[in-house]
Amino acid sequence: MTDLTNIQANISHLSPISTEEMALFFELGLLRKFKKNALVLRQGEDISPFMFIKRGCLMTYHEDEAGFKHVIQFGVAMWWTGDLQSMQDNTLSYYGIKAISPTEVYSFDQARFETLVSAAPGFERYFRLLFQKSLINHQKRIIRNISFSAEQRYEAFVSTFPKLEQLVPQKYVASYLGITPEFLSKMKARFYRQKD
Amino acid sequence: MTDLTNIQANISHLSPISTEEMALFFELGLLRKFKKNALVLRQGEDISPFMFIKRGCLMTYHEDEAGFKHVIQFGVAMWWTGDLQSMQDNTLSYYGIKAISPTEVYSFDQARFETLVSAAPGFERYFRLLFQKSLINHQKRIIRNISFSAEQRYEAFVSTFPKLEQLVPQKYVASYLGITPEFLSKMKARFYRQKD
DNA sequence: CGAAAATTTGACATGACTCAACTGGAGTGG
DNA sequence: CCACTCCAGTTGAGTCATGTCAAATTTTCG
Repeated sequence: MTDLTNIQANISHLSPISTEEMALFFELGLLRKFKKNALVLRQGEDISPFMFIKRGCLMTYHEDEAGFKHVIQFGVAMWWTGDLQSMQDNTLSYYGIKAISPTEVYSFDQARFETLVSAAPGFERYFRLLFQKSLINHQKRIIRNISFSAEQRYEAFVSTFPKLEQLVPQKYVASYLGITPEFLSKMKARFYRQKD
Repeated sequence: MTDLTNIQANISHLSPISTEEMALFFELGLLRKFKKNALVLRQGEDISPFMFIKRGCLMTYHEDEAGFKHVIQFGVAMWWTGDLQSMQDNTLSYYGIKAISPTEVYSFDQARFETLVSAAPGFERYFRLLFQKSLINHQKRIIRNISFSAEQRYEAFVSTFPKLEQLVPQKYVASYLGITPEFLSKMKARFYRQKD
């Protein structure tokens, strides 16, 4: 039970959510569980949910024609992930999503998401504010990408998500930062050598 | 008058807006005009509006400690610009905004924006969808930043915003792409040399 | 334990940056 | 209408950050 009240508290932090609205959330959200390394969503799939992470860690990536995977997001507990575009328009998913650790999510497909926001004004406002906040973070990330060196980006990443550093394989961190795994490895070696 | 119905049509494209809601928009939105090269918002200012561009072109940038300006967005007619974070929390603006050409905007400070979204559910939904769409575009831009070469990013920019190429000084385009003006100049020279 | 994947390390290649010199318009004042 | 300045843009030489490829090592996991 504390899990659920945690979630309500977390969501209400952005926009007050009534008990009825919260009940609707749990009624519409499909609870799904994934093992470590499970594929949550295959890129190119025709149905693409938007998911609230109850527990665990998910990674969202896009695989280009050359077969390279580019990580665009790590999602942890109390965050949302999914392919928004595909969820909204029912187009084939542009991203793939993979479980980095054992994960549970509440999953909303387009119809259920639409029901949630139209039946519960608190959620409509919540998502407006959530996307607004997320947009701000994306803008900051773009600024880091265009103005920081790889080393500065790495430091920013570590200080923003200290725990992910342990959890996530380095090659995905490298991809998230926009550098090669080899270069990340060299950077870290240099970094720790300096500390002695 | 056609101007106004144009705006209503454009906004209603995302979320149906009633005539009363639209009237509220024009009542709350302060019409402001800027000359070419005018400073619309000074970075560090304590009041930071969110603006709907009626006509013209604005550029949003962040200036770092070393004095370098990093362009994060060009805004054209029917788009929104502003420092969302600063508008929402009333913190000092992180961005500066400058008019690239003569521009008119409808400007909403935090109180007026809040009034608009709480009094007009159509606008609450509109902004949820607007931010959702914008988020999608920002994610795509991040992918381009981490996976494309400078040349590929330039090509993507030109094909996405063909008109801006003419309008905006090159050095700002370079900053938007995350490269130096010199390098952009060399890239273009190479590009056009190949075409002959 | 053994195979496959992730990480590290090294030699070399290159895309993009720096700095400085040069060119060419766009304004401005005489 | 010219002369002057002042940016924006161009070009070139040299440098540095980061990438590529391949081999060695470590970790993961069946």
